[in-house]
Amino acid sequence: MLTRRAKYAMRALSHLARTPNYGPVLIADLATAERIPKKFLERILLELNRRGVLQSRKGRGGGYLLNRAPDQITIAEIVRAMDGPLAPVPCVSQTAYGHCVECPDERHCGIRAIMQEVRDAIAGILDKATLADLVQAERTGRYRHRA
Amino acid sequence: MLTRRAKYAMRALSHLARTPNYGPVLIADLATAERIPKKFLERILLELNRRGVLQSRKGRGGGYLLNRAPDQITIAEIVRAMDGPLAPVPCVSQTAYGHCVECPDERHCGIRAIMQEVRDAIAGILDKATLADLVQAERTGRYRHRA
DNA sequence: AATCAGTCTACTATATCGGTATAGTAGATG
DNA sequence: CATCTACTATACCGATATAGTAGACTGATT
Repeated sequence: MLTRRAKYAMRALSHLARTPNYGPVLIADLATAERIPKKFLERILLELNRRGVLQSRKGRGGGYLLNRAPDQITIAEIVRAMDGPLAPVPCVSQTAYGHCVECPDERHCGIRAIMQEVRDAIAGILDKATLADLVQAERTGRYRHRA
Repeated sequence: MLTRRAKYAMRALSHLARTPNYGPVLIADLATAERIPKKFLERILLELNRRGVLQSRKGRGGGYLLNRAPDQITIAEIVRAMDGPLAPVPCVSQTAYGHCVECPDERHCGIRAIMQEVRDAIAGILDKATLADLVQAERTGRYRHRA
């Protein structure tokens, strides 16, 4: 399940993508417009800044703005930044590989074999879907993944 | 991410699937063989029993056994029983539909539109993969999903 | 310097996860 | 029918994650 963090992040980024010049927009304005607790949103934006998704400007006339065009920001990147790896088990994660403590032999693990397919399916969709697609989907209510 | 509960459940069920007549096997023996804490495993098996995946026999010579053939038990069913719905957001779940509290309008939610694709992809794989496939994958180290 | 606006640290409440303890109930067998 | 055996049920516990709050600090304008 996606956390609220990830959903808030997507809504805030979508807001910026719909803003002229992609910002800058004040944290407070973003929080009000998207109904996100301000201090919570602060932390979310800070992390997206660190990851190079956003940039910030301090002082009067400042705020947050997109650091890249919406079609250059993937949904996968946002979800990974907020909720961690997409993979259902660490041993099939591309971005955060790790062993399962309880696994006696990774090469003969049926769970791993099946979950590898699941990871590939999820990543296949979310690495292709961009912030631009998200904004488009908000308008149409639809999104169709193309292999 | 899958919880340990779900992985333990799959290992225990796989063990039963590999046992003559699919059981009965004592909780204690399952726990030892699959290196699962016994009391924790009890709770897992109890839930699988309630869901009709397993049946139990009390008294001497009793234990747990599969209630259906391994190819009639899907991985999706196991994961849902242990970790809840497969969908990344409740508003696209088939088995546990619910609104997102923060969502102002479900019909124009881009997150929902994209996550619908993700849910379908996950369910597409895990509703087709069975306990029999899991056992097979343990032997070969491979599993290939067929659309 | 005053002010504005993002940054950082610390703290809280609640829930979930992984696991344990204790008590109880149902069935098989001598 | 007593009594094992073995599953069932409830309550509890510590660690971690989630969601959110408070306040001080740093940097940029004007």
